[in-house]
Amino acid sequence: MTRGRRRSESSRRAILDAARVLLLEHGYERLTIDAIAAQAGVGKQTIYRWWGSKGAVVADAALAGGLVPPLIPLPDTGDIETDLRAWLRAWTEHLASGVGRSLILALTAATAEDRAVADVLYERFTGPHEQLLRDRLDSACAAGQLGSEVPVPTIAGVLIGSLLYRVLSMQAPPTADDADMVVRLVLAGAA
Amino acid sequence: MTRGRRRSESSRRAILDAARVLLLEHGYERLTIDAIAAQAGVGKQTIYRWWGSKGAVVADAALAGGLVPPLIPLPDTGDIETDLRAWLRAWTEHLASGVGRSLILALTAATAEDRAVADVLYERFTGPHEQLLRDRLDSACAAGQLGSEVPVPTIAGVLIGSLLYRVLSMQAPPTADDADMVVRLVLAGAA
Amino acid sequence: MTRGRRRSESSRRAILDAARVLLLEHGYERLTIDAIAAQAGVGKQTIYRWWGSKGAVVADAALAGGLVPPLIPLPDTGDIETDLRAWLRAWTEHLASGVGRSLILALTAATAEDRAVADVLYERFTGPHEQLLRDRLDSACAAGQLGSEVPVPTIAGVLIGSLLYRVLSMQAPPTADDADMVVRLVLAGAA
Amino acid sequence: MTRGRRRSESSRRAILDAARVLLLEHGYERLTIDAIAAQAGVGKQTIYRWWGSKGAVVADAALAGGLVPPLIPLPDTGDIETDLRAWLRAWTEHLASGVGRSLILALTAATAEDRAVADVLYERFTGPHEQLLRDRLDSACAAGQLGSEVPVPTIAGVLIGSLLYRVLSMQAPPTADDADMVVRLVLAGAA
DNA sequence: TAGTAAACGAGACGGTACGTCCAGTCTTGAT
DNA sequence: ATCAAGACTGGACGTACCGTCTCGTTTACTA
Repeated sequence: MTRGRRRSESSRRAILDAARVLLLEHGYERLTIDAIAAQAGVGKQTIYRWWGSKGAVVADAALAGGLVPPLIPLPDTGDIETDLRAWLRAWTEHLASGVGRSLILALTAATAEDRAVADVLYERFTGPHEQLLRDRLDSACAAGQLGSEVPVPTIAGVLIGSLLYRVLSMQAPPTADDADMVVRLVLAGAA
Repeated sequence: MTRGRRRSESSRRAILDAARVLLLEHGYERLTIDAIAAQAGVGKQTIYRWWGSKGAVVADAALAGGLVPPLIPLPDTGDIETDLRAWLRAWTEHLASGVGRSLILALTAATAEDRAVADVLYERFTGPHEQLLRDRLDSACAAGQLGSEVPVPTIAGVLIGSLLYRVLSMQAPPTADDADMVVRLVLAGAA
Repeated sequence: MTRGRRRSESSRRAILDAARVLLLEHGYERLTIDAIAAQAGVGKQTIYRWWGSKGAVVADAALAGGLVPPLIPLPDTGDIETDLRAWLRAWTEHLASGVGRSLILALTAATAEDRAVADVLYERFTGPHEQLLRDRLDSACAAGQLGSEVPVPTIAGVLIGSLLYRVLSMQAPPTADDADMVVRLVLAGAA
Repeated sequence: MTRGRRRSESSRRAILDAARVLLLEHGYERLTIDAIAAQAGVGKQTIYRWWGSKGAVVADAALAGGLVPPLIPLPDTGDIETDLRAWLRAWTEHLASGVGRSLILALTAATAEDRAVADVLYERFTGPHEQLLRDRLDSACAAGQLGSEVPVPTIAGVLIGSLLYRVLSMQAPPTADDADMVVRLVLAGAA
């Protein structure tokens, strides 16, 4: 028996859409709640009622607002090296685009600034990707493609970390060759 | 033949010290120029005269203000695995402390928010650490400990990236065991 | 032949009571519809359905909500001076209390800010008091206690105005002596 | 030895001018600090730095901003009735204009809402006018035109109060005839 | 040993965005 | 049809900082 008006789904969408557009247009640090509210045609209070901070809105825009691509798939062809290579190459491609880069920079800024946001993002964004990797690596172990004592979490962390570092160091976006080399390096000793 | 009063060294120190203290206390996003000036007992104009932006002050405070530890040394005992392990363990220890973690989070936020700061920090902070790794890896190649076609830049990036990801994912600070496993993984196929 | 639910008398009373309590507690400018609704245990819409503005609620609370004391009686002993003195003294007593003062200040603020409220309040609050005075003065004329050409409306206005000025000037609440002096002054030349 | 930039006289004038213009244009309750700041081309903080409330700005605009006419003079022709009549007529004329009415309503609202503002206004606006009256009445006593035991403060209060009541009751602005009648009434018994 | 020019502390300035409060409206399920 | 509940848009609030701009003071080189 819930009384009173229900949360407006259209406002929710408008806010997340506005956050997405403005984030890609101006970057995280120049994103303001005022601008999101204006762009979305919404009262500021409606934003604060449901999110409470800029980082939280951005995190939700990334997760539910269509900003993050659907989980980049990690195929299971039976050959772990091929599959990881495909996954990592897809990521490098995404990060080479302005959109992908802006997104990761924004999420990183939000993570580094706000512990609560960091937790949400790990739970719903980074974590699932990491889990995807781990699952595929586990299945490769089970299939005998990797030694059974291979440190699966470490491998997953290393693969993600190398991507992250390339984006944050800002020198040059990672390339397909980089991706291949990382995969080869990581799998070389894990046979 | 400079006329007029010289730049005050004591003000410069006071500003960098204040920035360091406030950065570790409150984090990058809550750091303000007003607070730095007040804490340093300095006029705001003196900050803007020499630095021009919050990010620039933070970068300088990190680099020249005693915030960043002296380059963590990478010994050359002749055994590359031992040396990398020592280096990575020293880093994990530093990151396990509140100060080290806060520092990396602050610098990461600054990097993700401001391209100019990112460049300064890469050039004078991240870059030198990366170079240190590359040099040691090169010497290991020359000494025949690693294959001559080993992708040195990739290895360096992977080592740093794995540290970064552990800090940013916020799940748990990296441990000595993690460090050892990363080193073993990365060197396993590079013999 | 009214269809549907009837207006709730208990809500009406609760709203007027809440307005009265909050008005005296915090003054007119800090009175909010939200607070009235909460205090009355009533939806805001119920207030807007029947009153339409804050001023209207206040006016009604003053008039029908038990905020304004029942018309201070103006006796007719046959001696106009005695009667006016009694009336004016009763008013000064009322205004010397915190409640009376707060009330007049609140109604004055409402009057000065909102023309519509001013009209309602004059018609149903100030006006009747003024009329009471005029009627008594007229009867005194008829009884030969005052000259027949005495400016009755002016006398009434002067009596009320002197009270009002004392309250608004905020220097000190009017006293019984003041009241007596005003009456003597006003009647002195009206014999 | 005052250090730092001095208060900007031009901003002060601009704020008071803006307050005056907007007050007369829209009335007290619709006057906003935001609008004053925008109209004056000034930061809001500059207003809050020096005034702290809407009422205080309005009070100052009235007193120092050219809103209130210079003290309406009370001549001393030797005939107290003539002089009071002139003074009161000048006031009724001023109050019959939209500007005068708006002003008094605004100052009354400010007085009724904020005790601190009320005190400032009494001290610097109402008080001086009252004092003017008292001084003239005292000199009339000294000259033998009024009885020596005449209640001067009461007369002054009654004169001002009658004006105030006419404005606030909002029925009709006071006329010259009203003014004459009040003077005659008040002086009738004070010979 | 003046004179002068730059840097200094202080702090007010025009602005932008903040996060909160309230007005007045709209929507919901219950009475 | 009205009610209590409560989310909605809109707009002003008063605060915090931004980066700039005076001030009068201090410092150190130059004439």
